[in-house]
Amino acid sequence: MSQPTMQQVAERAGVSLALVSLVMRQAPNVSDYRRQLVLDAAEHLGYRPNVLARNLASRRTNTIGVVLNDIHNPFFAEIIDGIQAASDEAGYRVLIGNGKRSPSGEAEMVETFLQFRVDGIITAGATMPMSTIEAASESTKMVVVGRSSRSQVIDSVNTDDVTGARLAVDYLVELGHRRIAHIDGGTGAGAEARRRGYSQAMTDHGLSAEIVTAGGDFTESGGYHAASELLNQSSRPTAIFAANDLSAAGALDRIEDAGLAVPDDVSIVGYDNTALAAMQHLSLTTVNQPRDELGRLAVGFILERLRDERTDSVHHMIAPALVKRKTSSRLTAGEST
Amino acid sequence: MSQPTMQQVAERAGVSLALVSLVMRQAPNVSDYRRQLVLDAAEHLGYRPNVLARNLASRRTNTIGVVLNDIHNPFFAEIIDGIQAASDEAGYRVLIGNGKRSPSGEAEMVETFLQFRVDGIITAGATMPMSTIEAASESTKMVVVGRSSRSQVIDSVNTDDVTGARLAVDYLVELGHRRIAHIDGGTGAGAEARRRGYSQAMTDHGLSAEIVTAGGDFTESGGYHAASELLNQSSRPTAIFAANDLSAAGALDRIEDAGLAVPDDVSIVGYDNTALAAMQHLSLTTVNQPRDELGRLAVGFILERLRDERTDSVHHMIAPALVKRKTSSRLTAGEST
DNA sequence: ATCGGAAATTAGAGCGCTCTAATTTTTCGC
DNA sequence: GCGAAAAATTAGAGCGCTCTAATTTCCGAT
Repeated sequence: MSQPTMQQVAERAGVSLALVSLVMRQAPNVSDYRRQLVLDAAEHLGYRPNVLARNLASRRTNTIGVVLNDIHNPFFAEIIDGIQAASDEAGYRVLIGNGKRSPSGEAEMVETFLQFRVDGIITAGATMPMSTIEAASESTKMVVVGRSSRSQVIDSVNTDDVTGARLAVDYLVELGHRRIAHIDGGTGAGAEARRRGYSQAMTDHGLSAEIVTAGGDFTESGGYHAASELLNQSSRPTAIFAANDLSAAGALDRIEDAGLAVPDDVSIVGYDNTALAAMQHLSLTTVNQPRDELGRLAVGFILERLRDERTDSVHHMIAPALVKRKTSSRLTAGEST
Repeated sequence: MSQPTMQQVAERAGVSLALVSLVMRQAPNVSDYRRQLVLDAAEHLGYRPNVLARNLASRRTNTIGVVLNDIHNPFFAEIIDGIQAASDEAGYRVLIGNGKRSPSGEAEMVETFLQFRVDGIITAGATMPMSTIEAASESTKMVVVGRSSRSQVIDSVNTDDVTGARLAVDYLVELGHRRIAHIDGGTGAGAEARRRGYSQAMTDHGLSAEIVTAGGDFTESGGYHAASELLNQSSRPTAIFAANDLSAAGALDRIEDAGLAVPDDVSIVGYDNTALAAMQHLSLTTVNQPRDELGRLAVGFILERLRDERTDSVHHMIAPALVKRKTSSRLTAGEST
């Protein structure tokens, strides 16, 4: 298992160690003749640079770590695409860590990446304390995606969740609904803002008496149980706004289990517009978050900092948009009973 | 951004560099007194071990890299859970790389992990050439998950896809279907075996004349288009066996778009039993692959090799099982027209 | 030929840690 | 209280690479 080293390549090529290093780093000012000599020797020996040594010596890793709150949530997984595309262009490699939906799991991944001395870390949907993230920013460039932040030191990219939630409620009200319940995301990223947007919009429409929130956790089963709770109430809601697509899907399951129809008996609106929501079979009305853009922007912020182009923090907020599909419909007379 | 080093911790604690190293490695034979001195100094300085330096010096990384063919495919993402659980127990950290559904994307991630000198690499659903994997095994421990292999050097863990496909076909035949089409997984991992199982089972049931395969690629849109193809045939199938859940979901969408009902007009069976299939709204009949076990076994094989407990390759095959849900039903008279 | 500056190459000192061997301190039986 | 063995600590040589500074080679101009 022992690997050839630069030293061996140098000997075989009959040049100095330093020259091999220059060739490997694609440095200019190396004659074509020797460059070829080195490349041939490397090829012959099956030489592969040791990034541990390289990074140690150069104090750069050319790597961006991404900590996903939950690898099973398509929303987070889809952010990866934008991150990867932007990183590829900039010549950075991407390593992914799974936070297993727990603050400690996320913090452990951050710690792992810090120990690896990655050049930057993007956290997607982080639930760990902001203080953990700020502490990490002493050692590397941190960007928070999908969670609002007004930190003085950390950059963030996210959609305006308060507005997003309002869009959902406004639309349901427009369809005639009044008993609109919310399945929230508990302590999940963005959950607080969406809860707030829901309440504000309800209040603005004079429906503050109808505000009902059931506790979810951004998972399908969480949505299922929250829906149970809502259905057991004396006056069940005619519409449910769920804090994300996964819990909306769970709620949908529960409602169908109860023998009710969606959207005829209950309308459902989700959040994120993941591939799941777009599946025609589900066809979930939802609030779009431009995931690709979120990912790209996050990488951009890290690159800016790495190039010392900026030192003060930036908080980029993208406007969300409602995507109307088939789980929502106009309230009919029969429903209000 | 410069970080404290062991040297600084040693100075502050008034001990040698070597002693700090011993403490950080939780070595025995360090007095409680000095251990505490070191820990206090480290804490005070905010010291964090540099794994690059550590790994370089120790020639071990305590890290397992996982290359996923596609991070968006829930099947692969779900394998991560088992991998992570087993790795945690063994004290290994897990880093994830996304192959972006392309052989070259996968190969790049393998290369990245090799450059990081990870102790082992698990590839899930790999589509890159076996030769690439075998080449990598010269440098680290490789395990292939979800793809059959009879390599003399690489360990593999997967379910018996031929049998799995037969289960699906047998069941559909049992329900009275004869025109059973297959949406395959193209060049995807396991696709070939499932295609073969399908053909064999059809032939065994005397239905070789009914064999129809539409080209898919393990994605939802692939399934959608393949279903289009099948529906346009003169005699459309009464049942479709898709090579994975994602393409089954796509096929379902297409069938419903065509105004047909599932399972009344067309039965559908998927493969993998991902969380997607389990969603009650979809409730897809499918073939279960025990993902958690696949992941755990893969880690176990790497550990065995790392401990030099075994040198010859092992190919572990798990029996799949049919999970009956709501997308499949008995053929009714009307359907065969 | 000869010289100067640009281009190409190399020497050598780290990067922050591990690990073996050597050294120092502690412990304990008598 | 002494000596030997055990326990604790340390010195120092790498791990495989980068990077600055120094050296050597190359070339065209004179």
